[in-house]
Amino acid sequence: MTDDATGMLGDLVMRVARTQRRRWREALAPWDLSPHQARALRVVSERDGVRLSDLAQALRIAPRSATEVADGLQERGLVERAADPGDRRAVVLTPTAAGRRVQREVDDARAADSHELFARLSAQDRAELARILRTLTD
Amino acid sequence: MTDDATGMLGDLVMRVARTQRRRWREALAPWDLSPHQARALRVVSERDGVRLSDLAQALRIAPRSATEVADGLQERGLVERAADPGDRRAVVLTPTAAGRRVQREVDDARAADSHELFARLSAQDRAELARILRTLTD
DNA sequence: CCGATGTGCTGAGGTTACCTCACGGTGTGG
DNA sequence: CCACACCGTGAGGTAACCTCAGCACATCGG
Repeated sequence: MTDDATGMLGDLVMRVARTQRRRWREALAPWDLSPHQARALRVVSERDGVRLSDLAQALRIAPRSATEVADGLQERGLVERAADPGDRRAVVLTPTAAGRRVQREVDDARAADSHELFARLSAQDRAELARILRTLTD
Repeated sequence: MTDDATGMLGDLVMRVARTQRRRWREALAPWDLSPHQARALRVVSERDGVRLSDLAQALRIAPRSATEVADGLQERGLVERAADPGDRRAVVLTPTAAGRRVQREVDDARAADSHELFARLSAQDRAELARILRTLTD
């Protein structure tokens, strides 16, 4: 049937992903942010003002847990809570100046790290890899 | 510099990996095994008799945590603890008959799932993907 | 305008999966 | 034979999730 050893592919993908996660985590260490916190900071910076419930959805965690992620970022002075003027039940998170700066730095570090990881591939292989992976995630 | 959008590659890999992890978790649900437990069962079945410290190393967790993984598998009747005849400090884990059976079933389910995921790729693309990923994990 | 019902966030408290530390039983080199 | 290293595990801690209850606010039918 599968003399092409399809099963290996799953392992290979997971292995590369694990390597990347580890490197990413190391690159993230200087800022002492958990993966979720970094992702949340990214979302908050991108959309510039996010309701807590939307953050929960973006992070695929329960609303209650989004509160804790927000707590962490707020303690570090990276985001601010404010009442949504349109709905006073809601809380919107906005990045502080420090938050924006950190987000930019983390993004740069991540890009540099990713670049370094994939640098061992030829430009052609990178294009091939992107094409193939894209057909898996349509 | 990177007009090939190298940064996208990292995201794509993570996305495929996440899809796979989710599917895998779903496929694993009927047996109610955590990812670590499934991996541990695999290691124990493959090497047929593993010391707890070796299991910890294989799973990249602290020895104390390997004890807990082993507890879980033992409660489910999938592995047995026995004193290592060669070193009475050590405990070796061996799969029970049920453990072997479950391991085979899980492995089959995983293979089927992986096959299904990568079926949308041509045989040539699968080979290309494997080749490219391998150069990333030398 | 007002009550019934629904929604957004968070305090309280639980679970899970990891960790470190200390200890008793066991091997081992000088 | 003894100091020392090493194995697994009890005790206890932490981080990141969860559910449930409650308060503040919104919305909608009458």
